[in-house]
Amino acid sequence: MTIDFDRELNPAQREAALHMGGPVLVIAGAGSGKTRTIVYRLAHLVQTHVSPENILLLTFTRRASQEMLHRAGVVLGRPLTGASGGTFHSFAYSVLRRNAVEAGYPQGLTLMDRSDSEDLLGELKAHLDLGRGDRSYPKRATLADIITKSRNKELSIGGILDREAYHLLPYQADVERLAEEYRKAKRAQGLMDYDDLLFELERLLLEHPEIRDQLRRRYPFVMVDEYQDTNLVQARLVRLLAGDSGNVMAVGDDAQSIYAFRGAVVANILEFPQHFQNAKLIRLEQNYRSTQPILDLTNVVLAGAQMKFDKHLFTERTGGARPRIIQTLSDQSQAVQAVSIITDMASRHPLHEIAVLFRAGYQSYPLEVALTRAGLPYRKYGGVRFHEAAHVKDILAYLRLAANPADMLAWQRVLGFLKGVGGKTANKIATALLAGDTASLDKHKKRFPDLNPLLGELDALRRLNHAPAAALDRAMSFYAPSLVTLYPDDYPKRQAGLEQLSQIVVNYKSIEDFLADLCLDGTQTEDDRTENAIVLSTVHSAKGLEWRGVILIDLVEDRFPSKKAMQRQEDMEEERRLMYVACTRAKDELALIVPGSVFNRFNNCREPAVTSPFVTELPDTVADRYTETYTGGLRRNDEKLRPGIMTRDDGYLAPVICPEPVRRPAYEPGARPVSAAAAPRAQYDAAPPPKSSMDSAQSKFGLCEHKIFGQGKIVAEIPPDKYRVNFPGFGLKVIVKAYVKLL
DNA sequence: GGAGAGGGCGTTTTT
DNA sequence: CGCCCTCTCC
Repeated sequence: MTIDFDRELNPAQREAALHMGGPVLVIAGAGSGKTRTIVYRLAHLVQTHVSPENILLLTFTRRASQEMLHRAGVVLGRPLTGASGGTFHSFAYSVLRRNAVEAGYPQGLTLMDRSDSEDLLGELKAHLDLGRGDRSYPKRATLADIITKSRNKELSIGGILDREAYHLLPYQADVERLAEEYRKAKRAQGLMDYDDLLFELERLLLEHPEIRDQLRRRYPFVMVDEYQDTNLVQARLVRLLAGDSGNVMAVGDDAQSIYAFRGAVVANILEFPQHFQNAKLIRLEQNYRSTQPILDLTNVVLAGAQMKFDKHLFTERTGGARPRIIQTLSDQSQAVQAVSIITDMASRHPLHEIAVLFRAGYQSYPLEVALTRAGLPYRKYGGVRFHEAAHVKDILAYLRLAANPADMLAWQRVLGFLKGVGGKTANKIATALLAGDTASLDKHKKRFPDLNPLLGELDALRRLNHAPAAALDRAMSFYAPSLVTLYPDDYPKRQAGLEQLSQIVVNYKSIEDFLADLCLDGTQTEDDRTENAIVLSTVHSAKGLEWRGVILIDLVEDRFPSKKAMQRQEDMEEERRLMYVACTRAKDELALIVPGSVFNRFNNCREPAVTSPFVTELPDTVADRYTETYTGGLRRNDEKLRPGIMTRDDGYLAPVICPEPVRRPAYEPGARPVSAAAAPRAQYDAAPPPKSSMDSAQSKFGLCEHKIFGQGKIVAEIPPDKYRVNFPGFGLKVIVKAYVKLL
């Protein structure tokens, strides 16, 4: 089958797709046919007699690479088999496993997911007797966070604490110690976390040039998607793999970099030309996804960024409605309004072409209730992962012990099912077992009659190492009684979930690979029944996807942008790019919902919410604004009457400190986004100056009164003109001094 | 050292 | 509210 590249691709896409050798960087704006370009390049390579075996396609999710390889097969008219595709992590795993001896893991290796890391750190913390009696001691999740950040950003623990958690600086020595113990424990137990995969692969390639060269010969064609989200070690891996020929195609969009928290450095994409000499640069700038009104809005979002994005996206889809901004009374009514917007959109698009996006997983809960009530099917991406559910981890612990007897985390879990056995005893039993201390093991067996049968069962599982389906089946039967005892409320549902596992396992030849894939494949198991369903997704999980109708919810301060990001300028920048990614997912329709109040679990009450700066700054020229009425309807805001979507008359300010408050000039639709220097960012906290002067010394730590929040206690002064005040029922607020009366 | 009861406290994002 | 940590009693 001949492929008509001239017809199928525009000139820039074609240049990328037909590129044969040498380094090339493809800057692909949102919706510019990036996937299509990669797909056609794959097809072109194979058509010009490059063996699929010689192609390595590294992507951000496994789903993305599968889809690209599949589509390339469709273009070619025959399946493209033999090409290697996957994430950096899954590629690293397969290389390390193939070279386990050289990598220093002759006994094999077990992958840890995030909760395993936290469990291990919790263990170590308890074992080292750290943090007892100290309520503010960093929790295991925090410890895991700091350690993985330190590795991904390749900064010291102190550096991370200094930058993003200075309140934990007193614990620096402890965290360093825990990080070291964590490293040793993993090593001793044949465990690897996500970060280890990348660093161990790098080490392997550096220490064994023959393996590196073998990989280079195997993969003369390397392609890396989402290059803006690679971190330092990933970029070094690309260089190690590319070798002197530097035959790499990197594809990405600096404006869509949203993984800095995971160590992604935009510098990788910006410095690609320095790392690979004579790199060709190709820009894809025509947007094929969105209508012009949607692009107008996304261009405003991007124009507000401090960093200069030299982009000029254009589209030929000139028609279409302007995006809507809808102010609802609360997050509860937001869910109801979202459902009615969905119902309306559903008259124009199939359900699976409609998505609701949000900043964090929990934000969809009220909507999920509303959708269920309305009888609308939905599918959620980016929530609790299938393999992290407790019952799944339970059953997998048996299999982990079949593959790796040194895995103490698995021992803890499995032995913990025995009545009267907790963490300490589990440790003792496992240690005795591994040390071959039959005497003390016999004592344990006497004390816990269920121990011996359990060990017998585990032995049986070990013999099934290369029959994972049979092993899983056995483990399930053995575990079934515990399932009922452990989860009396919902064990039938969990049992059904476990059934899905047995459908997955049939694709594997060894327990080890089965376990690794569950860890590496973030996707939940597919639920076929809800194929035509509305998609609910975090913005991060929505990366690379598109829908005809997109609804963004919870566009208020502390939610989107997230509370944690509002302290620092560069985090706010990433939130902005996230907002950009979210809005650019929409093809035909975009609705932004701003709840006027949100439920605060902490106080168990609803509190007023401030509209997200990303919405406040949008001029009326790019969106139509609506307000929810008390009777539940929507009223189009009249230009003259519109008081601004959320007035700041109460003086309530978000804790954002803007270095140089400058007003941005009015935006003209269609204008080319300009650099930050020319267009200063919108001022978030544009409040009138204090109207009266007050003696701050006297007011410190006293009581004050605010006309909305009532009486509160001043806990800090924020120079030059604000207080941090704790209002009962509302929590901590930053308030301009002029708006509170001292008591 | 385990099991169960009571209290503080805080929600990003993912391989 | 729910998780996690601590305390108490066995």
